[in-house]
Amino acid sequence: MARKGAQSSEVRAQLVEAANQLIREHGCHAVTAGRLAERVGLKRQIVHYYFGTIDELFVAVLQQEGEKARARFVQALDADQPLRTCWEQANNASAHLLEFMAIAMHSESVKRELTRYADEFRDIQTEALRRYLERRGVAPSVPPVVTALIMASISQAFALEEALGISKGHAETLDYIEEVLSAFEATGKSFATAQS
Amino acid sequence: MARKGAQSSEVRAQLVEAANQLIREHGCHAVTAGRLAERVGLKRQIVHYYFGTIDELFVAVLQQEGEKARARFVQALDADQPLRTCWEQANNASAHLLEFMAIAMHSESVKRELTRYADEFRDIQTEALRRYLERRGVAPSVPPVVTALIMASISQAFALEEALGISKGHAETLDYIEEVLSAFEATGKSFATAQS
DNA sequence: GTCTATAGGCCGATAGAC
DNA sequence: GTCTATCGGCCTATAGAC
Repeated sequence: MARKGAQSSEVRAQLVEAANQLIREHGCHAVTAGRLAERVGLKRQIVHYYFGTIDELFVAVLQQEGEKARARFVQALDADQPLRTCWEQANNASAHLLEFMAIAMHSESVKRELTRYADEFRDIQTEALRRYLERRGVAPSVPPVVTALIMASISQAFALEEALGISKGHAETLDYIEEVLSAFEATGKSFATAQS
Repeated sequence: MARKGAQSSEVRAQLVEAANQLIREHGCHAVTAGRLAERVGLKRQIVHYYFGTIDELFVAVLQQEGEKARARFVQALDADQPLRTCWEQANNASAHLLEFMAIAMHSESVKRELTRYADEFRDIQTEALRRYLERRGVAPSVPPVVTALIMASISQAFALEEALGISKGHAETLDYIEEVLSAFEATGKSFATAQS
């Protein structure tokens, strides 16, 4: 069913924010018309006025949060240490992102949006790495997109494990990553530029 | 509420298997007493006889699948190529594991079981890597647990992205990983043993 | 061990009044 | 835009017969 409420409505924005908080606090299964309406002080039918289905609401939340995260990331990349920005990328998003992945696994519309967002993020990160290496005068032996994917993978997996209370090997790995980043910043050499 | 049905019951095993399939096919939210009972050909009250709550059932599924995965992994590690076994580790589990992570984020009992399972897996992998390096006569410059965590992180993130249809940079990364693994198998050198 | 019966509740969604 | 009213459905869980 098509969305009827205006994109610019205040209530619509409140519903998106309420959904966002519910996901954070209790997971996607807690997002129901009744609870959403309770948080905005209206009756639950209001949800169906602005969003035909709950799935449409999930997409709206993902669009809003994705755009916020994108803006934050782009701004952070302009600072001194793009490598560290990439490494710390996932720390804010892990639990939240997990919920959307779980939704996406069984919702085509959420999957489409999440994929678009992930591809865009990877492009931004890859381009930032490429420019950083260029500025440092380092010729990468590995395509920057590979470095971007690997850094994002480790960062996200790490954040996810922390959120779940898995900690075995984390301290050692943090030390190692710190060592690699410092070494690259000092010498321009690392696993991403030279092997042996 | 305490479980009442015997651990060894045939129906109990069928319920666990039914839950397992439902999670695979439609996600954890699809696991309801009604659908479970339908699959084992009984009435839905039977679920509450064997499992006080749905959460207990999730824990039982996780225990069973975790044990299966552990056995498979240990056996695979005994084969010729433990490095490749570690790298391919996550390919079977990704979507399934994601569901349990999402449950764990809001269920203490599932979180406890998942953490236990993750730690055990990491220990097995770390020990396998340690023995492999020893056998190869290579002194690691990085603690094996760090290598284990990094390989698992990349492997899992990769499998997860594939399941979600995210593919940007995957081909290039597969080539790179293949190169690193081959290089190590041939020369005993890689990012895990020497940097520059 | 499995059933019937039933409780008490929340769900998404729609029709139509105002 | 927001409401009342309502549909039909699914849920977990319990009590007690067999």
